[in-house]
Amino acid sequence: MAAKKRTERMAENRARLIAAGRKAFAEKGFAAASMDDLTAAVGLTRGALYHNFGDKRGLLAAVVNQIDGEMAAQAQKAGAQQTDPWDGLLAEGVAYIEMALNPEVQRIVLLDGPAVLGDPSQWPSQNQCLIETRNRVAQLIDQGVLKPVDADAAARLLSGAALNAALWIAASDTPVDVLPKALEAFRALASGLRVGA
Amino acid sequence: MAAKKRTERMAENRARLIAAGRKAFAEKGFAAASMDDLTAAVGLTRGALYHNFGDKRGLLAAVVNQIDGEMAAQAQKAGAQQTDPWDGLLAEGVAYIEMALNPEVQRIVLLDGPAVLGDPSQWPSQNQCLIETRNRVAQLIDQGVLKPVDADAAARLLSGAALNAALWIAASDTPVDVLPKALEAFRALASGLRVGA
DNA sequence: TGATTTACATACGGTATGTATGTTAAATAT
DNA sequence: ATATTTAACATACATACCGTATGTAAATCA
Repeated sequence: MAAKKRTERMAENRARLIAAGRKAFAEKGFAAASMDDLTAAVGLTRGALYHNFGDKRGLLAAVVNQIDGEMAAQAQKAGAQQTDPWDGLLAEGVAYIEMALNPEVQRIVLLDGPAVLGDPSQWPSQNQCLIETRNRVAQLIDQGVLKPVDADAAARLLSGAALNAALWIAASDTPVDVLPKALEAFRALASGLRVGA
Repeated sequence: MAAKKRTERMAENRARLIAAGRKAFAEKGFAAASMDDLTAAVGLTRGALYHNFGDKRGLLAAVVNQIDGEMAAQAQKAGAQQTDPWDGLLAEGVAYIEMALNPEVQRIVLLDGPAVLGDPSQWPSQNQCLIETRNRVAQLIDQGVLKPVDADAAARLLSGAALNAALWIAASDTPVDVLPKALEAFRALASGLRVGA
């Protein structure tokens, strides 16, 4: 299996760089993160980075993609635990809010991500969180639970509200205090999508 | 009136720098905007800039503050044109969405602003748009039009949804096409805040 | 085993920010 | 009115970082 040695090492280095990027971007922010420091931290140089990711933005895209995938999986899991489809959608939204309280998610995915990579809906790795909620919304519309609004629009507004709520909570002086308020407001807002509202 | 000459000139230069910053940040983005070019464009040097604003972020804060004020005024105007208070809130939200379609607003206030200055709720110039909607929401709650949710939370979620909708619209291939869909979804969402929903 | 690819390191150029120092015009005091 | 001081702004400098161009050694292939 000597054929694997080369690609294996490369995959390992890629993973290490992404992990290092994740840490550096989270701690210092994209702009202040030094690629020299970042690569040296895992025993490499910028040469490896530019070979693997093209440029600094390329590394951020890879990092964002990884976190985004984890978030989508977590949200799906939260939604799937509910038997009622409507509760599933709510659970997903709440899950997003809670995940977005993580400083790593905030800094990388919510703040630097959009600023550097542009709107999430056109990220190289089509934003998985948005796709996830969009599908769930579409399903609920088909089932007649939600008003027949545009699924993309509804998903975008829902996740926008959820993620902004998280930013607000995290910036607050007393996060524990405002979280329930945000959740209450989120549930109220979301209920506006239901039929007969 | 000689007493005014000094401060007058300074105020003029400040205004010119803010205008230049507004243009440069909108066209190139915060990171790519060169302070040398920016100041030279109005016949000054970086010396003037660092004296007036401290650093690059300081200039961005001033620019954001200016645009934010204009947006809040515009939103208030839109809301005041409605006689029904509920319609006023909706009109404000719609106004935000439409204003956020402006590339200058998008790049500076929605993308670079949060990434560089942090969450809007703690900007040096307390985000005037948020204050505006918060007050209107509180008023509607007092009048019994809205459910008694936390006014700050509701305002934050509403504006978050609106601004995200705008980002989504602008990134779309056919903005004219998706704008009505976004507005419809926004109205549906917002209706979730009304009593008896 | 020799040739070639390639993953990564090294070296370099260009540019930007922030600071420290200088300068000049206005404001104040005598 | 003149001298003195203040401060707004310019100039000069030090530092740091990104991206590229080139080099190298190890792994693959013939």
